[in-house]
Amino acid sequence: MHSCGVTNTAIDLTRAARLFHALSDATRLGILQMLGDGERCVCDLQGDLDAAQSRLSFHLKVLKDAGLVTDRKEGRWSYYTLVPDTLGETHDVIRLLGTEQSKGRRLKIFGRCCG
Amino acid sequence: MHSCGVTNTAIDLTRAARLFHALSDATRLGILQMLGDGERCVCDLQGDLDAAQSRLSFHLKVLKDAGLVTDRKEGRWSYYTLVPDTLGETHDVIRLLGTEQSKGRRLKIFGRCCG
DNA sequence: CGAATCCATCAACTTCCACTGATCAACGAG
DNA sequence: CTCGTTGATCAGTGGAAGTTGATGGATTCG
Repeated sequence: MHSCGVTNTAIDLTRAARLFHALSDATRLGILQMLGDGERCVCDLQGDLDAAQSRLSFHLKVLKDAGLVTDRKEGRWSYYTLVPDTLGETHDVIRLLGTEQSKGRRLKIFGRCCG
Repeated sequence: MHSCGVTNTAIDLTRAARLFHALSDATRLGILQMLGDGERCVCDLQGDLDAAQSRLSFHLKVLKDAGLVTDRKEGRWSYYTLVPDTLGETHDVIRLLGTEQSKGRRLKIFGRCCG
């Protein structure tokens, strides 16, 4: 399924890093928090987050590329929604990092592991 | 307690963003994963992650500044350890983001909220 | 149709990150 | 004391990321 040479149980650190990067901005976290209340159009977010339109559009794209939100067009509006699965995935990564779990699950991307 | 004007129950998005930034790099995630097995000195990490010394030192500092790891000196070695509480904090942020929880918990940093 | 609204995208600019190579301090061994 | 090792820090560099303002497409309304 996956294209990289990572074992099933290992965390895909590259993928995880991309997810965390999408979360590493207060504006984007603010967007996600608002979406926690349900679907929102960009103009709603604009008002509530007090952010310029192009700025918001930029951050929404980052979130969408990371798979954290999806959008839906209706008339001239774009409605954005959370993708719970991706948040769940992120959740899992942290849980795995925290516990003494990684024995025998080294990944390949760093070469020298699993030795 | 906190210096900012955020309510108790609200997520501190600025703080959260800083945490996620520290997690947004594959090398740093690799470090955390290794530390999941227990304390490590820098030279161990160097070998296992195949990273230059100054590069590793840089990333360890990022993790330390974020409160995700602590270090301890012994002789010429520096040993790094996970800080489970901080990982737990991160964990909580994601859980709060994912659920329909944020009602009435808007934060101040965006001005127009809580209105 | 023409005007207004919603939003994505673009160019230009600035700021921030990560990496490299070098230096330096601290410590231990011979 | 001298040398090798560990690891922090610094300066320089290239590239990525974020912001702003402007443009343009799509849609709706008068």
